[in-house]
Amino acid sequence: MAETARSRKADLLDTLRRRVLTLALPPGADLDEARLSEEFGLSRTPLREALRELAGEGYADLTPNRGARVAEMSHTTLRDFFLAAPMIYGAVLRLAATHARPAQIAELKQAQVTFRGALAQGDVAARALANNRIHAITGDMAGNIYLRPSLNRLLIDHARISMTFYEGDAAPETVQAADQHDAMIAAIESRNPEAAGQLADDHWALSRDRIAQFVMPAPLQDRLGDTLPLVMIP
Amino acid sequence: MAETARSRKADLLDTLRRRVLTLALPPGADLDEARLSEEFGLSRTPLREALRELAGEGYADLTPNRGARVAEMSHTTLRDFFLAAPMIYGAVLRLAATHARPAQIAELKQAQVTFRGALAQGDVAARALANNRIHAITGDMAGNIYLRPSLNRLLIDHARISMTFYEGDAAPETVQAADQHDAMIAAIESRNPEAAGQLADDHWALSRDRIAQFVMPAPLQDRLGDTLPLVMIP
DNA sequence: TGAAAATAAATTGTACACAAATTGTATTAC
DNA sequence: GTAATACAATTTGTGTACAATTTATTTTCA
Repeated sequence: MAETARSRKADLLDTLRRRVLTLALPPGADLDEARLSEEFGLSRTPLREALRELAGEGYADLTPNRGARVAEMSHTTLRDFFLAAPMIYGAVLRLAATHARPAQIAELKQAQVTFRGALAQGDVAARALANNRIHAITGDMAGNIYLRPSLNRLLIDHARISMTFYEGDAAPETVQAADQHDAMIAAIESRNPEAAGQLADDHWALSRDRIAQFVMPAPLQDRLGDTLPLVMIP
Repeated sequence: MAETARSRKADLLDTLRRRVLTLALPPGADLDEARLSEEFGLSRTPLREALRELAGEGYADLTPNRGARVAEMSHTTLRDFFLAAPMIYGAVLRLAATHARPAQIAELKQAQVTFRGALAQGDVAARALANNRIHAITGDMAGNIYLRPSLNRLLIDHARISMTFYEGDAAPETVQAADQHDAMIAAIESRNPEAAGQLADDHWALSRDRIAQFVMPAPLQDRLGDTLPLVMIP
């Protein structure tokens, strides 16, 4: 298997996307051209092209004369996210239930198997990537080119938010999310747009409430150092 | 004023965007690296980077080993467009009415002056570009990074659809669209999200109905070659 | 000592040359 | 005459060298 420059470029794109989604490359991380070109065995010319493609997909931000950085997440990110996600995702799921093709439904079921596998193994990154894939497939099903760009941005930050707030636990809510996936797949397969749309709303309400508990914990009643676990918000 | 390579690159990006929006470069048009690099006095390296940026913004499509083309518009484009536009645009306008800053409102009014100017002069391309700018400013006002990518795609095809179907006439509907712009600006300035959202729906309903008349004309009752003018749909 | 200016190092941007792949044309076989 | 193959021309992709810009360091002067 000849390791052509072309395959190394594809590998670079895949790898960087995965690193961004799993926070191996955190928001704001510098994407140094020299380092990356050495790591992936590419000259800077194709590397710079790859960085521009990633920027176009929303994974990175470019600043003229100042290189590329992993797309930032600000203090308004969560608010913007939960404002847009139910709307975009509701529309996508309704359309998915209308237009899904059998081959796509099979892909979706396979991705859900992978998702539950990651869940069982407690592999947070694998879970986030599988979840990302599930939602991306529903985006394919919907088949509306105007919804796709925003959906893709939402999926990037959905993965990153998951990595931040759901770190390492297999709480009841996480299992509940997997059950919601199954319900979504069922709604799509039975061509029920209304049910699919409603499930999208439920899905985001669950996610939002769970994250709200992290962002706005109950104030500490006792002195620090007593018994309550302290949750760090990056 | 030194004409640096950097300024030529910026010029290239601006010019190509404008050509795509005004159909000077029609959907599917080949974006030849050699031709463009000669026309804009750039080597192929920065040119190829620019093409990737344009692809990321939705103006072009890249196919490996087969170069760049202007983003296509298929027979499903109109349907997808009018399905997504009211939703995205309604959300954007509601948010714009909530978050608009005075400086942005001033920009918006200025853009609307330009729009009416183009309307009066019968300059179709200038009208499409001014309309594009008006809607882009409302996108700025909304300030939600997750809605922006889809809005931008919609704006690209909004301009191209306008150029296709509204070619050269100053019909009553066009003036009505300008009046709707004024109403939108008023709703934003008075911080009335409900009114702004409603206006978005009206705006798209008007546009949709007008285009529907072109796409689905009344069938010809008489033999061809009689008196009815024939409308070409590209 | 501290701020400003000058200089050096590092990083980003562009140009050109060559390699790889695709497309078009001519040649050959049947 | 047609289909398949071989070859040539065009186009796309990558590597390297150099230019321009930014950032860090040193030097100078009050």
